[in-house]
Amino acid sequence: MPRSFFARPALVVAPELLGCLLTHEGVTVRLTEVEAYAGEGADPGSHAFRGRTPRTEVMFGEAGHLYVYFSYGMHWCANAVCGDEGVAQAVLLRAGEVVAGNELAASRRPGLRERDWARGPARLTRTLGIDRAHDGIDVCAGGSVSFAAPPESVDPARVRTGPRVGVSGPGGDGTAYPYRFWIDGEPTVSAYRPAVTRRRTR
DNA sequence: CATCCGATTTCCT
DNA sequence: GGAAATCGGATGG
Repeated sequence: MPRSFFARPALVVAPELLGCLLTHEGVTVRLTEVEAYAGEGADPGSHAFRGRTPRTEVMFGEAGHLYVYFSYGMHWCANAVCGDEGVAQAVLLRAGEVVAGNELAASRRPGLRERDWARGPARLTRTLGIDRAHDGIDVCAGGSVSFAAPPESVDPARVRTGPRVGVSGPGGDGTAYPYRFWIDGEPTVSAYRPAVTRRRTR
């Protein structure tokens, strides 16, 4: 996808990413679920809400790069940076269906059913082989990670919207920020889980 | 389906 | 110094 595709508000880009193909070195996933994150000061659920930090720096940069962050001590999650430079918008790649490179994908996900290979943001990156090394890379420059338009268009009637998963803080119940988009009826869409703040283990 | 908890970074206090 | 984290796998009902 050209950079102009990403250089628009995340809320516009997110639903259009549904059905798109995401490829990294031999494995391709068809996206079935994404979430938009609006910029600094505008979206309490965004990592960039409180402004620039070393971690969120790439979100403030040029659209069409990947923002990859580490979560819960063992997982990597990937976002596509959107919007104009300086606005820190992004779309979290939450789930998809593996459509190519099944053998390699299977070898990375022993014990999981095929529909679960990329069902969840950390599973998706793990199946594709995306991690810290891909933070900040340009996906519009012929590099190892790229997006392609849907081979067949997604029926707009199948696109659903709802609260984001696992987002806490103000508006964390999701009602104020229904920024999650998915393709209805897809078995690869991750299960909704409200944000939970695990109790201190003392 | 519900609950429990791992293992580590990041950023706030 | 420490809470919270854009989660997932295991286990028990």
